[in-house]
Amino acid sequence: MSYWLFKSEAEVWSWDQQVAKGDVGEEWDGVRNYQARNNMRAMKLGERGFFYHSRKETEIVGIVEICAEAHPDSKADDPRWECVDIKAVRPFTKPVTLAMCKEDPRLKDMILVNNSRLSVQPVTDEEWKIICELGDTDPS
DNA sequence: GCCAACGTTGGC
DNA sequence: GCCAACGTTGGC
Repeated sequence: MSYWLFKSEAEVWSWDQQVAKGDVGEEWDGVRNYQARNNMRAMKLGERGFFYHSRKETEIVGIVEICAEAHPDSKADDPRWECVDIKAVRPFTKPVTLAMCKEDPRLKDMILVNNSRLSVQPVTDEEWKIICELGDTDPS
């Protein structure tokens, strides 16, 4: 069971839009970066991830679940780009901001803290627990 | 809005 | 295969 983190600009695709899709979920399309794609290829049905709003809010706002494993991105004209489908599970009781992650010494090795450019990234079990705790949110 | 960091492209 | 030029992301 691995954990993940998905970044999106709220202006482009927000948590509210994700929630509105319900259990059907939505393709996480538009990724044009090999590292991010490879991370999606490694995702298994039922695994969980954080939903992060980049650029403006810079905070983790919810938990999502993989509801379809990697398949070609329907919006890409090149078949090498793949994506998974995700659905909203629950919002964070309190959003966990990037600043909070940077302040916590236990999260100093998080990719979110160290590589601001990677839009789909793995999260360790430890980081998952710590962030859920910071956000006062059920980690299960 | 600026710019640093990073990724990709393409000439050689 | 190297690396300069360029484009994009995202924090600030």
